[in-house]
Amino acid sequence: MSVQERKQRERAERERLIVATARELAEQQGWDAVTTRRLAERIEYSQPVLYSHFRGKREIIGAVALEGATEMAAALRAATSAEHTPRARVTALAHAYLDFAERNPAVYDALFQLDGGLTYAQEDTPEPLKDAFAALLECLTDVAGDGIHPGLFTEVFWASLHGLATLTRAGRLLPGDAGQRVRLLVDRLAVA
Amino acid sequence: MSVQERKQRERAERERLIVATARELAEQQGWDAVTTRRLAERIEYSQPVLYSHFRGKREIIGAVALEGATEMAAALRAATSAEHTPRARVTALAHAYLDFAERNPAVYDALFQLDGGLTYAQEDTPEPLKDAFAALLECLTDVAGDGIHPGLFTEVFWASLHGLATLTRAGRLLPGDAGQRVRLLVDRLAVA
DNA sequence: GACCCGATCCTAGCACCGCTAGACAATCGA
DNA sequence: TCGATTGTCTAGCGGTGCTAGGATCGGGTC
Repeated sequence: MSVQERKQRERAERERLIVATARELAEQQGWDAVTTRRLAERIEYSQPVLYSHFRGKREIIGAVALEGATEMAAALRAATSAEHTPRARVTALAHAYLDFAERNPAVYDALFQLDGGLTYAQEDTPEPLKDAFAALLECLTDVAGDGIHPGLFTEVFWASLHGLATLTRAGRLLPGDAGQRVRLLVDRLAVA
Repeated sequence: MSVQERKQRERAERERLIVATARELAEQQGWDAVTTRRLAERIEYSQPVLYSHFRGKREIIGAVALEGATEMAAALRAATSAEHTPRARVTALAHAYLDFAERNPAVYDALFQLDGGLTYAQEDTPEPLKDAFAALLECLTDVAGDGIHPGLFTEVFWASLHGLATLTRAGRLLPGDAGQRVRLLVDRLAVA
């Protein structure tokens, strides 16, 4: 059975290579540049090999999104754990979120802008996505305020961050005042 | 000169037809379905005719966006003008904004998600875009709060609405609690 | 060691995309 | 009436995501 195991291992390794390469290419040149031909060339296999791992380009985007969700959750938790007051934690969370979006635009797009074939806010939502939302929830529950459902508050806060992230990156908002916008948002939304 | 005038008129008319058809097709079947071939077929001209009006598909998207911006500004002003307190105006504004996004998803995408080749937040930003932002600003200035720049406040409020609109439509938020989310947002962000 | 057979991979091609060159027809001014 | 200009179309380029079908390789069996 050792041969089969080796093959399985190699196959899994190649799958990771595909996802990593797609992500790298997307970060370098944008998702438009991630074509099945280019991707196949970079991993040094022919196009159809991609389709033996994923149903199509959409699923590859989805795989990058899941990888990104795990990283984002970790980044958010790391940023908030260093702070000692609820208010400071929320500020750190907001900055960490926007930083992640700015530093990993392609991953952020895969998560929240593109169609990766993933389901959100459902029971069958993949675990990494649920966990990323949980990372937000953990921090934001403390400042939701009395009588406000933490989930609802988290959704609103998250939507605001998402709006800032996407509008800034799309050139709809000038990046200069980002700090002021975060401060205003946290000041108003978070209950002390 | 009458002949030339007639031709100019017909040409302008055809341009309107292109934009209207693109918009209609996008609303019916999504922007992916708006291909130059299909668009040409619908207006009953050949493909190259499109390129005598617009540089390319991107400019067509931009034209739809500008048309949409004008409509959105009008819709926001209409909604807010019926209310008599600042707080009620802001609530009406938020609902009108999200309604517009929900009822005209393709136009909303052209405005804020897709690349229509337009510049935002600059001096050479097209007038309709500036005016749409102005419509938000007019209403939100009253609730920005002391010492807060109305423009900054408007950006943050707008980003929050944009986040809610896009995440909801992309399936990232369930549409059920939309009303509660708006109330929470207005309650916290708007200073009475 | 030779053979079979299944898994694996690639070549070639499909229909479609945005966009454009060049041929052709219609129309205008002289 | 004729030449020039304008307008439109046909045909085609290089690209896209995706797939059918043949070649090749390697493990398991005799």
